[in-house]
Amino acid sequence: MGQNNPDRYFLSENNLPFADFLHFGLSVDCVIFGYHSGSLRVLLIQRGAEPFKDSWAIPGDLVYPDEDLNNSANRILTHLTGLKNIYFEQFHAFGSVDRHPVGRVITIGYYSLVRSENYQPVASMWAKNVKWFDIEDLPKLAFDHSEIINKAILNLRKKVRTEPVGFELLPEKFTLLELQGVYEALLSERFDKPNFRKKILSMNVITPLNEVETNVAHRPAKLFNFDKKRYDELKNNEITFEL
Amino acid sequence: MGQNNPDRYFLSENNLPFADFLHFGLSVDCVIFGYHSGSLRVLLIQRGAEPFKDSWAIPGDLVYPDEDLNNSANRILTHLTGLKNIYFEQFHAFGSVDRHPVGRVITIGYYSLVRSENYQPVASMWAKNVKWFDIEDLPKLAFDHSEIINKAILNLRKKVRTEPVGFELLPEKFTLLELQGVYEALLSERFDKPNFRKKILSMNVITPLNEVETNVAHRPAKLFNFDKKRYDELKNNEITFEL
DNA sequence: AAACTTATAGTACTTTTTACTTTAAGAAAA
DNA sequence: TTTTCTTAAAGTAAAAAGTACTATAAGTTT
Repeated sequence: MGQNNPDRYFLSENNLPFADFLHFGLSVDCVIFGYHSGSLRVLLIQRGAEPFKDSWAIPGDLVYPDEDLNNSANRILTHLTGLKNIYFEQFHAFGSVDRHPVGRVITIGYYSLVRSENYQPVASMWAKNVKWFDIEDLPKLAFDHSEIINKAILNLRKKVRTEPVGFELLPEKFTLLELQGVYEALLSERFDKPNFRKKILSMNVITPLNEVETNVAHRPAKLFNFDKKRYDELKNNEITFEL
Repeated sequence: MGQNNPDRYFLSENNLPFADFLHFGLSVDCVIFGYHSGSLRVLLIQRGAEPFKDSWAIPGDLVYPDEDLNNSANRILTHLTGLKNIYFEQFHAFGSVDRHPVGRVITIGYYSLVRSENYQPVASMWAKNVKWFDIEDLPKLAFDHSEIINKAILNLRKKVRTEPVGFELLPEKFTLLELQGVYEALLSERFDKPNFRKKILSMNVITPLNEVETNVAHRPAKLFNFDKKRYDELKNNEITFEL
């Protein structure tokens, strides 16, 4: 396999037609995170075909020959959820030699954050079943998808400390306690309520609305929304989301 | 191209032989960082063959069909520098449709940190020239390599705040002022000397040696080394490298 | 031996964090 | 209508951490 001749594949030396090197498959897989009543969930599909027929897996697909990676991720997300402009982020490439039983397929891992109350994902031809799973209670997964999810969680937990991604999991209008719940789920850490409020408000990136929550059996909390414009103005003055 | 039929490539539906999907090239490119007297540098090669013959580029190669991504990065680094066990990290996959003039080639970007005083990289058949460049003063680069370097720098700057990667750029034994220099170069920020010392020492991850620097025209500073064992013990108690 | 340079220790002040207590506001039950 | 309950929201005091310095020590060079 050329291991004894380390230069064999160097672009500058080989004399083979370039097409001889185009022997890899390429796919994109998306770890879709949602938040519901205190816990973090991922959206899984049950595969309708071999390999790993009937196994649970994260949604993904082969990349089109004329499609950029981000477009591919976007296509998969829209196709599965019906939602456009979902927040997503590439986080790692997985390319073990034996990760795919049928050939050498590299997959680019993306994670995505959705407001899970917005829609109900539906099964389709290529996914006989679609379901939310709590991240603490995942089934056995196809391919190396468990590894992919674990890496996605680690990446998300780092990201959440430096960028305001937590808001992507909440509806437009939210209470401070809901926001606290999201951060507690993301970081699996409890916060003191008055201090959380103080800290978040001091960042000046959420604005209070003239509305309160309804249908609650106690004093209703004020609703807020995330002020992206204000965030963009402030982010150079070293805003961080360390809580 | 199947754009009107979004399911065309879904693994579960197509009836084509799987080999028909294996039409991508795969490479690994390494952004090698070094530190020298106050500034951060990257190691570039001058290409000896088309495409982009004579252009400066970051070192990289096609991945072997039977080689994992990390092994590929390691091979490239060892081949170029002669050093083993260099620190490296995968940071992003680049897969624009037109990023490679000869075909659809996805590249996995790695960055690496080396103690640059340890060796002198040498030119070879596939690289007619090898040279360190200050990151503030880079030449025009082949392919999308400028974009790759920029992304690598952003990633490294984030990494350095949560993990003790700064030590990878220094020799085994170093003074506190040298360490401060590395962090100042990495974060492009100046620190107060007494406070930097206080902060680093309070982390308990460097140990003082019974040695001082030599050949300096003033009071010699004490030498320290990084205590990886101690770091591993402490890192669960939320150590961060915010300076 | 004096002058100079840099290491290292120390200190006083400010800001932030942490762990609480108190008060307010609405809903539901009596 | 009044009482009780629950949670929102504001306030406070002590501790910790960060900041901006000053002072002293330990070597080299002249």
